[in-house]
Amino acid sequence: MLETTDERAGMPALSAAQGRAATSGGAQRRRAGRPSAAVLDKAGITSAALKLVSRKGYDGLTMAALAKMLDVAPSALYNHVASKHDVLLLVEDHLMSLVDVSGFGHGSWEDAVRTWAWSYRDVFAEHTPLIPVIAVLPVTDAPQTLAMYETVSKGFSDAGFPQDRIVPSIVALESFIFGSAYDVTAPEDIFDAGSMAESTPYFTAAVRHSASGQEASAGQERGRPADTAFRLGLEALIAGFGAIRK
Amino acid sequence: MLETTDERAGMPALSAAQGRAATSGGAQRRRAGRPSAAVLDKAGITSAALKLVSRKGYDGLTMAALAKMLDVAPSALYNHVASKHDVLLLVEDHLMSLVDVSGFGHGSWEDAVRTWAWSYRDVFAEHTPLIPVIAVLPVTDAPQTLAMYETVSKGFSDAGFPQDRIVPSIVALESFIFGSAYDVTAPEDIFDAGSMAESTPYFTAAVRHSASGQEASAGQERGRPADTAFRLGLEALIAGFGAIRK
DNA sequence: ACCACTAAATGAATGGCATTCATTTAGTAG
DNA sequence: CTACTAAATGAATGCCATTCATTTAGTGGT
Repeated sequence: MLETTDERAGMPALSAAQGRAATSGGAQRRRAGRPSAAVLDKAGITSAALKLVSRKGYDGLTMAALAKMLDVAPSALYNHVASKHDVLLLVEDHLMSLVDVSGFGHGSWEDAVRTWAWSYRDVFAEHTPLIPVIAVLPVTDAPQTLAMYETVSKGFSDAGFPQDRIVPSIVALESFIFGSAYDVTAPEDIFDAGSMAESTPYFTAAVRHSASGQEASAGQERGRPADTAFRLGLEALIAGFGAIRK
Repeated sequence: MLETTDERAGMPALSAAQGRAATSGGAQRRRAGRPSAAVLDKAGITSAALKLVSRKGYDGLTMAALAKMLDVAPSALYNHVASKHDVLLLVEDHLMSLVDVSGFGHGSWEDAVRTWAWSYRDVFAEHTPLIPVIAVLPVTDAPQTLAMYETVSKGFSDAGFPQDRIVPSIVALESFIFGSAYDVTAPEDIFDAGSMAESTPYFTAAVRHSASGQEASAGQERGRPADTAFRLGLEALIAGFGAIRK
């Protein structure tokens, strides 16, 4: 996933051997003014942000921390992105390229949707803080995202979907996927009613039975409660939408 | 929805006539030390937060702004809530009481789910910043939320759902609802591919056709694109889950 | 009636955050 | 050679949640 082991997180190859910086871990203090070779670019910022997130989570993704990882002053970042939101967009678009759309074109529409939806959910379950960003993101600014939509749209079209149902169907699936990504991160005991359990008998019983329903799949591949709910909803959507095709 | 017109946002009735504060809009500076009658309580904080959000949005919901609206110092809030996150939980639980579960108990399960799901989505479409909070919230701390789950669980149980399918079905529906709530807030032109349109022919065509599909419902009640996608997904889930019942 | 304790307010920090701006230096187009 | 622009530094700025010492008021026990 991340290929570089360079401390400075995947930058243009040149800068490592530069006059000052990074002679041996020590960050020799670059003097002010434009450096001979550019230190930053969007790709480098993106990969540093990704590395930072995987190490420290989204709370750790601050402009200051990002700058430190790239060995620049925080203000230098603003020569390449307009805001922190911009950084999140870069990360988001990169993640979209990790979503598996390979099923479209081989095999059935149903299987292609399954592959796509599960991988989409899995990717963003690790990046839930991006969901509010994506869900409202104009695709114009996000080439990878656009590429994904193109592949999926073609898949739906080839499967015989009426043209005017393609976008609403994809949107509905995506909505379900985003919501389900959150669900993956929920604590195990999220449905523990605690002291109120006696006043909620139906709910408490349902929670208890869902736990026993889970036991069958203990230690299985997609066996967590969040997986069970996702599978259930996804199959219902696939069945429902499949019926739309002519 | 909000009943009070008092500037100080729905507090215990007493304090308005108190010695110092609020003689005429002017906030006379309360002196330090514990006041004779308590100024703050959770209900008051909740309703002030709600009012603030409806006036200024979630960006405007800061501890300082909340304190100002309640005419106290920011630090006073921490005698009643442990953190800002706590305030969000108070708001969230209040909103849950606005979700319409009245359909469960009268009429068909399908109609009850429709009423519930649409109102649930509508409520949180206005409060999307709470979604990351809710989705991961242990129900223990949220009595209204728990009450909603109890009613819905009973509805599913009475409709003949197998006990071990109730929770996963509700979770799947909720996931779809949360994702769809974001969708409501998306900009109209979210799918405008802009300059890349030529390289994404299938997607561009699908977007164009979905727009014409919309024209039929122009000016209708639930006629926005987000409504179309929501209806499509919801009906698929209802149909799929309905088949589970014995 | 007194005393210790707790509850609830103020007001003054604290530290972290994104962002801006003046300044410096280095390439680049005419 | 000379503007101009690009890309870095470093020093603010202002906002934010949160903490802490302090003050005052009620409360339960003797």
